[in-house]
Amino acid sequence: MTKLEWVLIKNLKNYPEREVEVKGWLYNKRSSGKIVFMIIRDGTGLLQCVLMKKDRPDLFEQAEKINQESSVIVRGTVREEPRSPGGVEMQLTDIEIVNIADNYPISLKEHGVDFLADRRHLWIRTPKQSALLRVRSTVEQACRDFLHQQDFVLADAPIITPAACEGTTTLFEIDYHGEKAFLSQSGQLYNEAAAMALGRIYCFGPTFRAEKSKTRRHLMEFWMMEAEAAYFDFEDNLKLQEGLIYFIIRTVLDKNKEDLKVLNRDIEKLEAVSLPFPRLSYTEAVEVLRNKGREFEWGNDFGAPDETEISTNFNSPVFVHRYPTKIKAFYMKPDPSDGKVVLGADLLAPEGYGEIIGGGQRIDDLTLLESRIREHNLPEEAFAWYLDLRRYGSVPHSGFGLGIERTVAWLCGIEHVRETIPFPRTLYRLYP
RNA sequence: UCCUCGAUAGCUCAACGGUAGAGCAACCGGCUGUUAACCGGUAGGUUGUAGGUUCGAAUCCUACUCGGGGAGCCA
Repeated sequence: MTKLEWVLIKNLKNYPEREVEVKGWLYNKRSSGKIVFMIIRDGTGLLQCVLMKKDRPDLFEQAEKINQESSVIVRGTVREEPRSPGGVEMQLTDIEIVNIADNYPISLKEHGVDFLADRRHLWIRTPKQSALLRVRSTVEQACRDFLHQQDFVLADAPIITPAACEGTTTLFEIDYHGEKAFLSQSGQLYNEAAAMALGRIYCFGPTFRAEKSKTRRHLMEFWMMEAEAAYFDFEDNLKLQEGLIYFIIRTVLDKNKEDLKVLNRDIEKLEAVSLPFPRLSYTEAVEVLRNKGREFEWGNDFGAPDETEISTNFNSPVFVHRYPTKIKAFYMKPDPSDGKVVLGADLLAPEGYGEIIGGGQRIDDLTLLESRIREHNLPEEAFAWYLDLRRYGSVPHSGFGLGIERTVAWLCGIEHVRETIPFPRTLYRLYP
């Protein structure tokens, strides 16, 4: 017997009337005594296989034994079939059982989040979860492709850090051979050093926040793509950000059409996003809130409901820029035309998905940065190396951080960020 | 840390002070084009834990445990 070509399910439409091989797992089976339908998944899609008892009684008997999530290699002829989900169907000529599964815990019926979260290692096999993870993969790759096109260099930041970068948030503490250390909450300060070396750089990795946040927008461990560019001013920075987000959307629309369909995503909402993105100063955003009848004092930070209120006025993500100095990080550069605000901007996703980017221009003046570190009561020794960047050829520079999970949640139109990462770390849940 | 909701069969839920039940999954049987297939049958329970009220508690009360959603903080 000649060896058949191994074809991925997503490519089967290119093999009409050909006999090929598919390697995967049984997703579902329907049988009526004389005919059996086996739905096979291989990570790229679902394939319906059909077998008549009268054609191959031996194979039919074997098919009866195969249960949900058993691993199988199937061989047969591919043909177009409108009644089959996916449009193509395989007429079976051979079944090779790799492993018969034990009784599989996740049925095709509904389950609660608690049950599924405890079985995340199996939950990711379902069509919706697989679709989310494929979109995530596209988003991450699109980030890299876009930045490399713009001559950015990947410079990974450390995950173990000696001190709290920004001094504000709660960090996970670890024992570093007897010394106190922390899991990184941001690669930004290291990015600034790398940008002074390589010009335009980015890092891409996990970041950690130990705050007891328990909402659909928070994880204890999440992924950020943080870019930093020497000689980029505030305006250059915003242009880069909107270009990146737009590129990500177009790439996902191009590469993940089937996944977005599985996720039931309203694609028109994504297609409506256009350049340039709208911009609102913090002060204008406060006015928007007040005009909607909300009480809001200038100088306070926006809460999640405020962000939703602001972003629902637009089809595209919206930049909110020039926040009051005291509610932003110590390294933010003051606006030369208004000392009360800084050249920082957050990008708010539409449909209430909240902040997906935070960024801005950094302070490049040594004296000012020193006084800001003192004002924020930060340990000066820990920032000595950071101050060096202003001592040896300081230049204007800007950067930002993109939250991957929130971006994927928005693009896929799902409720909770925990489903956009293979193995989420949430408050009170460390397993699996 | 605070507010709020929840925990009953493997799963999703019902029973709301009076003998714990259904659908799905499992197991047995039937069915020639199924779409979370369908039809018949079998088996499956110390109602999260501890205490209290009551003739009687899954149901009412208290505490605890575990979890969901939200606030703050942030991406």
